[in-house]
Amino acid sequence: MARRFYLTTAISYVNDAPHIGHSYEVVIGDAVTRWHRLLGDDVRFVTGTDEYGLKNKQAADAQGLDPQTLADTNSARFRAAADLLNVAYDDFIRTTEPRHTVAVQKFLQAVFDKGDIERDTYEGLYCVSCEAYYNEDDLVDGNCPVHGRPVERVKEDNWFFRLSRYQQRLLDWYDEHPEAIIPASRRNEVLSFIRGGLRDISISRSAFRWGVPLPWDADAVAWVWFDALPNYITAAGYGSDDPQEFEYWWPVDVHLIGKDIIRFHAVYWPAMLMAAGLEPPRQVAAHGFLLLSGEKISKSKLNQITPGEMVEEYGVDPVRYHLLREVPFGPDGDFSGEGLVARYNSDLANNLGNLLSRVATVVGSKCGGIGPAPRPDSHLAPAAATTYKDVAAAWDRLNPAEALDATWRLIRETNAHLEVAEPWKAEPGPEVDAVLGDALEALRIVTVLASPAIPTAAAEIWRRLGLPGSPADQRLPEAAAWGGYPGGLAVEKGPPLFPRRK
RNA sequence: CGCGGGGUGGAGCAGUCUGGUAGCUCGUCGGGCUCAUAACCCGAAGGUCGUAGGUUCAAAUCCUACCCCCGCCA
Repeated sequence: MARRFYLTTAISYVNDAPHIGHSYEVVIGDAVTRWHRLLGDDVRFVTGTDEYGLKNKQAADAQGLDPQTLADTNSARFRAAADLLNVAYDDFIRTTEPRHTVAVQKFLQAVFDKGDIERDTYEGLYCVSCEAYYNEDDLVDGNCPVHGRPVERVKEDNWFFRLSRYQQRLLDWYDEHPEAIIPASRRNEVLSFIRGGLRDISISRSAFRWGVPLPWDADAVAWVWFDALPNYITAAGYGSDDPQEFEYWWPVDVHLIGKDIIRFHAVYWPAMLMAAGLEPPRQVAAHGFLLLSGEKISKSKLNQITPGEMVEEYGVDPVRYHLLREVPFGPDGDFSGEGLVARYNSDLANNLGNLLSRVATVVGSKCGGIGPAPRPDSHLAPAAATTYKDVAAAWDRLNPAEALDATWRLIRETNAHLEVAEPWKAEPGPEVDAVLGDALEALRIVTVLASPAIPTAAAEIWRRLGLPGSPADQRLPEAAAWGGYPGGLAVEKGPPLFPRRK
C-alpha cells in the first residue's frame, strides 16, 4: 500500500527573475520527493509562481507592460529555471490560472460563511513592498525596516480575517503536533509570536484590481497572501470537479519555505484553513538563506549568479549536489564557485567518479569486462546496511546534507576495500572476482542512494555497470539490500564521469 | 528590555537531552600504492570545547553569572 506524499515549495513572486536562492528551494524539494518516489510513495511535488498583488502590478507598470504579460514572461523563466535544474515537479501552478481563481473564491466564501471575515476600518503605515502595515516604532528613520523605503499612511475600510479568534486553536494545534514546524528554533519563534497575541488582518484591497475578486464584494480583490497561500490547496484539487482528489492529497505533508515567510505559513495559513474547515499542513519546514560568498543575495549588489550561468559552467548535477550538500537544512549556508569546485573535486570526481573508473578498469583487465557477483558475506554488506539506515533517516528529517554525507561514507569504505585487497595485483580468479563483485555492488547501492541528488549521473553510472532500467525505477528498501548486483553484466569504463576541475 | 538559537583544532560541522579516552569532511604534513580522473589508502600535527565560578571520583556535556554572534517581536 503506497503512502501518499505531497510536498510544495513556496511559489515565487514574478516581479523579479529567478536566482540561485530560488533554485536552492526547488532542488531540495526535488531531491526529497525523488527519495519518496524511490520509497514507492505516491508523490505529488508542486512549485509555481505567485502573480497577483500590488508589487507585481507596479513592476509591470514600471516596464510599461500589462501585469498578465509580465507574469507570463517571468513565470516561464521560473519554470525554465526549474527545468534546467532537472526538477521533476508534478504540477507548476500559477495563481492567475482559472482553476486557482475558482479555488480561492471557494475558499474565501467558506471563511466568509463561517463568519471569520468581517468589515472593519484600519488606519496605519503601509509598506507597498512588504504589502504589510507597520507600527510607528517599527520604522527605521521613518522608513520600512525591511526595504528602507518610505511608508504611506493609509486608511482602509476593509475586509478583515479574524485571526485573533484562532490564537488558542493554533497553540493547541502545535502542542499536539510538535513536528509541525521544523527546525525547532523556528517552531519556538512561531509559538512566542502567537503567544504575544494575534491581531486581525486586512485581507482585501480596493485600490487596484490585480487580484482575485471577493465573491461577495466585486469592488475588492483578495490581499495577495490570501490568494497566494491557497495555491497549495488548488494544486491538491480544491475546487476541482473531482472532490476525491482533494480528499486524497490534503493535508499536505510538507510546505518547504524560506525562513522569511514562516509567519504566513505557520500562523496565518493554518488559521485560514481552520476557518475554512480544512486541516492545517502536517509540516512547515523552513530553510535558511543561501549566502553568496558570505553575503545575502541582493539585487543591488553584483553578487547575483543566475541558475543558468551556474548550470552552464558546472553542469546540472554538480550544482544540485553543491546546493544539497553544502548547506545544512535550517541555518544559512554559503554558496560560491570556489566552494562548488572544492566539493566537486573532492566528492564527485575523486571519490565517486574515480571509484567507478578504477573498478571498471580492473573489471576490464581481470574479468574480461564482465562484472562478477558480490559475496553475500562481504564485509561491505553491513556497512551498506548502516549507510541505508542513516541515509533514510536523514532524508526523513529533510536533511540532504546529512544524507549525502552518509552516502559518501560508503564510497570511502569501498575505496578502502579495494586498497586492502589490491585486485589489480592478483591473478584473475574467484578471489579477484569476489573483491570486484563487492565493489560493484557497493557502487550499485551508492548509485541508488545518490540518485535523488544527482539523477543524471546516477543513470549514467547505472548504465555503465550494465544494469537494466534506471536508478529511478528502483524501490527501497529492497534496492539497497546487499546482493542486488547479479554479476555477468558487461561493465563499461567510459570517460571520466566528473572530470576534475582546476 | 523580552523570547529563542548559537560560540568545539586553519575552514565547515557532529557530539550536549541519557556526564566517563573530543568525532567527521575539507585543508596542512609524512608514508604507502601506482588499478584509477596527480585520483585512492594509511598515519601525523593541530583544540585549556566563548569567559569565570560551582556540583561531581569524573563536565564540551549539569548548575550560576558574564561576554560575543544570529534570529523573532505584525
